[in-house]
Amino acid sequence: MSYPLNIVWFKRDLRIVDHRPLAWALQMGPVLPLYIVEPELWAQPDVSARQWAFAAESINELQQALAALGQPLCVMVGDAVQIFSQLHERHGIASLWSHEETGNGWTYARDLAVAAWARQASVPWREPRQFGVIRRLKSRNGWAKAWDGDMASPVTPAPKRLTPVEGDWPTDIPTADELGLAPDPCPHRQPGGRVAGLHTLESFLNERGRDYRYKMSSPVTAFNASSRLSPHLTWGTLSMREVAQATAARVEGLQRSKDANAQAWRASLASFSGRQHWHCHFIQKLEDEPRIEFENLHRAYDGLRSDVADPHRLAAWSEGRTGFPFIDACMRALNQHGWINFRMRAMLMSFASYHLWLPWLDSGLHLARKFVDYEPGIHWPQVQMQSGTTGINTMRIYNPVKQGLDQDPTGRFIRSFVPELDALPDSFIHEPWLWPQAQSLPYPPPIVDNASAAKLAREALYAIRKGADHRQAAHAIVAKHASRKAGSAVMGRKRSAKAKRGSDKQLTFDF
DNA sequence: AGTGCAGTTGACTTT
DNA sequence: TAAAGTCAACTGCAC
Repeated sequence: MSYPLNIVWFKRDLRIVDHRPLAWALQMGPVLPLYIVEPELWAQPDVSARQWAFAAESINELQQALAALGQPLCVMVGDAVQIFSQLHERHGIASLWSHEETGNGWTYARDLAVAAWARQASVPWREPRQFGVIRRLKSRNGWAKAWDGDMASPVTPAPKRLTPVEGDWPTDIPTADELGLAPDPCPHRQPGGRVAGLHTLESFLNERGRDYRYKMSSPVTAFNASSRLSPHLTWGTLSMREVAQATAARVEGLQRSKDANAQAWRASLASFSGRQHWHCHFIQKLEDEPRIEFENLHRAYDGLRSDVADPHRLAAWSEGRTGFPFIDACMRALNQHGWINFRMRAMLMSFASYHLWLPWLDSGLHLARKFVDYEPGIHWPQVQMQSGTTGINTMRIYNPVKQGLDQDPTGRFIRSFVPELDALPDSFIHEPWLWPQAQSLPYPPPIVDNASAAKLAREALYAIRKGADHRQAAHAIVAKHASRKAGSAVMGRKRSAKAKRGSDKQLTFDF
């Protein structure tokens, strides 16, 4: 006869260090660590085989780490409620533990179903917080301080050993193929697993990160100079707390040095630390308002774009053949690496939403699938921001030619991803259509006219912005979501011209 | 050496 | 994380 189980349900927190559910569950008695592969989740339109590949590598490594402690990770395939319910019938579940998750609409609904099941089965389900994201947040006031406190709290050490749980627990991790995922080649994907994550953290903080601040904007330099920790934070092979504390420790070590290098390091790590706050700041938005995965944040923009994407434009954009070299190079880089720097993500989204006038849901889903680090809580607020549908941000219509000139002046990045332009002289690399012999290139003409497409978009957005009831709803959105860093003056107290500029900048940054 | 002027730069505003 | 437009200050240069 078996005994009641304390189950630690691993989700996107594939590690044993700084894992409070695991540590706390162990105080109850022997623990069964469990990962549930949910075929229905992996059939959703925002997930992909490249993400599963990263997750599977991480799950595999987690399994070995747990096995070394005495109880390997149990891997079950199916519906979470059904699996818990069966385990409960056969063994009895004494307690269920997992990290609080702000995922997509599907995982939100699943968590509600698990919570309902647990309640009726009288199984206590505890969900410690994993990020600085606060469930049932009442007000954004004091949010940043709470984040600082949470991230400064002690990192929970990995358990020393696990008591083996009697029984024959499945351990096989299905392949993408077995899960029915569409083929999704990503030759330069970052490897999953905590060991890779720790190496990435180490090399960023000690070798690659010095010029982070200056090099993160350009795809020429960002692949190396960015932290590249995003997939590890998404899948939880590293915890945000560990990253925040490792960054703080490195800054501490640089403190007394007057070396010019130390100065550059400090500036870059301060910038990096700011981005760690952002991560949770954005996830908090989706936590507070899950509908923004599906609907315009500001409803005055409903109906602005057709709900149905032009298939020709969507395909050209997502496959990197719009005829705009810098856009196409960035999209191809993303498709091959599963990652691109933040600014280029914004440009790609802006181009789809403004120049191509595609509905953000379709283009957003493509990007979601291509990001190995897809984090719904960051992604969808960003998608809406770059599409102009939040109602509280200034329009940011990126000029793909200007961005190319700014970020890739020599065309080196373009050439490495768009070999069709090999015969094109350097002076035309950003605007091949101006080259007299452009027709001889195996490369399409621009899919839209750059200037006129941007102008049309700007006018359409502006028409809505100055509509009668736009302002009131925008005010409510600011109250709910915007950062408080600029102070309470955001809500309308009189301010000096300087303070006003400052707070507006903060708002456009943070929506 | 001062003046006028085209072109440039930068801060700020508008879309 | 934008870009274009406006305006004033500034610069280089011809006379």
